[in-house]
Amino acid sequence: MDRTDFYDKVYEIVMQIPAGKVTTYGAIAGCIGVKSGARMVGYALNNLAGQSDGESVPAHRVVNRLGQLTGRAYFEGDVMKERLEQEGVEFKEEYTVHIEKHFWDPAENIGG
DNA sequence: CTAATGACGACAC
DNA sequence: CGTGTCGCCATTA
Repeated sequence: MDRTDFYDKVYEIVMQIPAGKVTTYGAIAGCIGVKSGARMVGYALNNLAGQSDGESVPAHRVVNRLGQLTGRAYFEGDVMKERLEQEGVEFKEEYTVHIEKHFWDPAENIGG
C-alpha cells in the first residue's frame, strides 16, 4: 500500500518517542504536514493492532492533547497505563498522564 | 459520488 | 467552566 505514506510518517515519529515521554495526536499530525489530521493519527495507531511492526511502535506513548489515554481500549487491559508508569510517566488520573511535564515535541526531533 | 465513522481539536453557547 | 456542535482527513460501506 503506497497510501500508507501517512501511516509511515506517524510510525516513524511515534517510534522516536523516548521512554518516559508522551506526545499528542495533533503534534504528530502537524509534524507530518496534516495539521488537522489529528484524527487520522489515532486511526493509524489503531491500524497497528493488525500490523506486524505494531510492537515496534509505542503507541501507548501517544495521548490526546489532554493526556487522556483514550486509546487504552485498544490495548490489553491497562497495558497502555502500566507501560507509561514503568517508564516513569506521572499520572494525574487513572487514565490521564502529566502531558505538560512529559510532553515530547516531534518537530524538535524529526522536523528539525 | 454520497453517507457514516473515528485512539482529535477548536469554537460557540 | 461545562456541554454541545462543527471541522478536519482518510477509510469503509
